[in-house]
Amino acid sequence: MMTATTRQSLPVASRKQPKQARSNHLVAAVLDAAVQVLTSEGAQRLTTARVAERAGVSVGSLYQYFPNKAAILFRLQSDEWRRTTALLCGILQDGSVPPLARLRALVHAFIQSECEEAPIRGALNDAAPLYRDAPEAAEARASGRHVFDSFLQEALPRADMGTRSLAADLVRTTLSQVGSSFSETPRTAPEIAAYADALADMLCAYLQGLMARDQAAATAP
Amino acid sequence: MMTATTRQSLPVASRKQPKQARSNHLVAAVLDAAVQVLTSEGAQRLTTARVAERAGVSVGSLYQYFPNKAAILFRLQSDEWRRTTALLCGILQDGSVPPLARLRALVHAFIQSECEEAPIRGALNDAAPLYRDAPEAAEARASGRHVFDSFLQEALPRADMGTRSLAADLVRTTLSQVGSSFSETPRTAPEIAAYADALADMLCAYLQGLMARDQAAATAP
Amino acid sequence: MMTATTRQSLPVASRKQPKQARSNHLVAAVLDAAVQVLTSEGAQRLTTARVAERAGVSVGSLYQYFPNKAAILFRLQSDEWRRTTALLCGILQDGSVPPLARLRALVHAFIQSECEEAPIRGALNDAAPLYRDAPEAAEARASGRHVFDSFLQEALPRADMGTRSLAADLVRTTLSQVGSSFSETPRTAPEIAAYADALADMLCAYLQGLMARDQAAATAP
Amino acid sequence: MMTATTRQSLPVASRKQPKQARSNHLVAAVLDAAVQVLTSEGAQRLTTARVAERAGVSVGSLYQYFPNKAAILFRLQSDEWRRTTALLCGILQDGSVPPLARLRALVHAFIQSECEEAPIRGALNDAAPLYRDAPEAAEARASGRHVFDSFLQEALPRADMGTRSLAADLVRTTLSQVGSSFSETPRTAPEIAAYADALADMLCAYLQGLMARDQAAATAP
DNA sequence: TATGAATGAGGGTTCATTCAT
DNA sequence: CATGAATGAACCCTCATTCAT
Repeated sequence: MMTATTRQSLPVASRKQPKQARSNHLVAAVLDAAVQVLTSEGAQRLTTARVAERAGVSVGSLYQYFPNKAAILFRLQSDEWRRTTALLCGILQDGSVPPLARLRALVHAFIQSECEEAPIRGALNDAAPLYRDAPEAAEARASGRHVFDSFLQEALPRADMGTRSLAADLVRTTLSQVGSSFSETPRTAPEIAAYADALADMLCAYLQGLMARDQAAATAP
Repeated sequence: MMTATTRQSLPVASRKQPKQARSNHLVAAVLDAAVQVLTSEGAQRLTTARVAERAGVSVGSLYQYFPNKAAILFRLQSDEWRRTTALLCGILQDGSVPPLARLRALVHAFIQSECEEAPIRGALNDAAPLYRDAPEAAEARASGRHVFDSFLQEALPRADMGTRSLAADLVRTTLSQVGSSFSETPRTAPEIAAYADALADMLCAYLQGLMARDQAAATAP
Repeated sequence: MMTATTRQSLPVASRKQPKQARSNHLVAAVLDAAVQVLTSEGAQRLTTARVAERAGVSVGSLYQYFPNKAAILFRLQSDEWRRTTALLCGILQDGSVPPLARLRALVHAFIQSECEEAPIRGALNDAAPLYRDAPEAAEARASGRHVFDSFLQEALPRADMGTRSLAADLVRTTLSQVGSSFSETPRTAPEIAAYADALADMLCAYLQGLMARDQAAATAP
Repeated sequence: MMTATTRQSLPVASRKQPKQARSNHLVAAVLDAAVQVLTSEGAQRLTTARVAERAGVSVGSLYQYFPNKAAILFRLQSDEWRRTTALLCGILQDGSVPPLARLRALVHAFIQSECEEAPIRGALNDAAPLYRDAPEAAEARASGRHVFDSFLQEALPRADMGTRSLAADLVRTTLSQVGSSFSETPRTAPEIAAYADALADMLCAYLQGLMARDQAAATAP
């Protein structure tokens, strides 16, 4: 989002490559502490001091591995994105399953995963303004897009690029946004299953329509 | 969202009913100024001092009609919700148009309206943590839900309440979240039309499926 | 001085026009406190918190009248410059006294004044890197230059501009730098008188030489 | 300068005599790095970490040869003083040249040298508060004074010590301060020559006057 | 009722120095 | 000896809110 005119994007890259076990441990402790603070106190109360304290580390040490507060949050979000992308790839690229079945499976897995990580995701969302405009964020988002593009290329082999990428965008956005919104409220397992089914119904109905048209385009001259 | 355990919900109700013309004008000026600050400087830089200054009003006066900063933002969001609800009602309750056509029209109108108000919506979203947990917010959301429930009651007269309200929730959430996400990037008119069409395709395909099943339930004993 | 490449010049202008007695008093209290901190603790230990405390004022109040720490220091230096310029004008522009006598009188008055204000001037000097590059500082320095230019224009009416402005620069720089350096050590009245006399001897000897040549240029064709 | 009452003078002496080639190299590398940081980033951004990194050395090693940051700066200044003293001696003690000519030559050489080293001198000046009050600094300054005293003893053989040392002080201070001030701005070669000439004119005119009086004192009973 | 000066806790970040490895 | 991770006090500055006028 780029609503405001003056949005400075902070450098968010790691300050140093943690080579040693000690360093890795510290980074992990900080990230873990950040998650704890985020979930227990909310994004507004996430301060570097609080994170450092919770991590049992001095502020100075924190700043040796993260150039600023945004970097911590970005790293959290980044890891999240990595996990999600792995999920997408694992399911969407499985050629042994028909496309619609893959999509349905993905919806279930995704919604499930969203609900599991709901607390941290919600808090991270609240903190989004702090890391959103970091240049690294764009790359991460692009990779998610790519997986969907490939999937739709397979499902709609004859569609032109515009149609296909719009569909990819819509499916991806819907899954991600609706999943995120749904997981904001605590849910029981049956609720999750029912909602995922409904969402899958919707996405599949849409995709089915597109595939039918794709087929028609093939047989018609 | 209710992720954090210690989230004090601020009292967000107006401090007094502005009965006099002067007061109304002051409230309007403050809200207008808040929108300006939000769009021009972003949520992070929205301070009561800045809003008061832009409104040509003293901080003290501001605090006479808004108990705290969150109240200003909540009021903004509230107005936004009111406008959206009006849009929903106007389109969804028009009995002279078939349900699917109504839904398609709504999607177009909604996406259009989201894009028009994108800057302020984005900034308001960033500020959501500040007002989200106010008790009044729940009511506002409920009324939006009601409109969709009624609409689906009409489209799926025979469905049981669980199915229907799940569908209502999904359609409403999808429309709102996807629309919001889409409008985060500046869009041209053709882009908007194309995206709205695709989204409408998706929602209609879903609803059509449900309606078909509803019909089937009717004819089958 | 512009040795370093990355020197950001801070905005140093007053945050608001102090219209009321209260405000003026606060500004004065802050400036006074700054002088106290500067002389008693040195430039390194001048912090906004310390100044505010010494002024019996909250940090917030301090920042209502000074945009940043540099502004306080700049204001102090500015006032100093104003006083010095007044001294220069008062003596150098007195047409009823011969130029050389004026110069000698100025040297005495200036050295005297430097020694009186030695502690604060020294500390301000240490803090110079903080305010030096403010745009307003250049103007202040220019006005001092102007007074000397005028004086030398009167003393050397026939000299070309290059010669004259070089001489003006040299006399001004010498007076200012040597005076400043001399006052860094505590001095007794006789020491001051003797040193001022010597410095006046030097400047007058130089100026006399230039005037003699100026005269010669007049009589020779 | 001794303005502030509570100025703790840091111990600035080298922590150990670097006897080995390795140590000497390390010290040199640190000093060189300090100069680089000073000129490229300014006194404010000179940190031990930055210096160590630029020197390709660990902070720990740095602290093995310099007891604190001030010591590095002091050493830099010390070397500077040593170079200047050598310059002074080389020119001022050359008995084969008449005093006034020596003085004029010195002025040119000094101003030239100041301008060449302007960046580092400026930055060192900014950092002066950090090392100025070190006890060793006084000694260094004393030696500079001595050279001028000797020179004036030769030029004014009959003057009493008070007069002579005052004159020595004035000439030395003027040269040093005016040179330093002049070099703060980047200068072209002709500018340097012209300014040095003018300054030499001034100092020579002064000295000439004193010498004349010295002569008169000799012939008069 | 309106004002806006005053408050001060709290936030992000830096850096000289130490010390376990 | 060398390393560089760790420390934490200190710094500058912001801002929601109050209250005397």
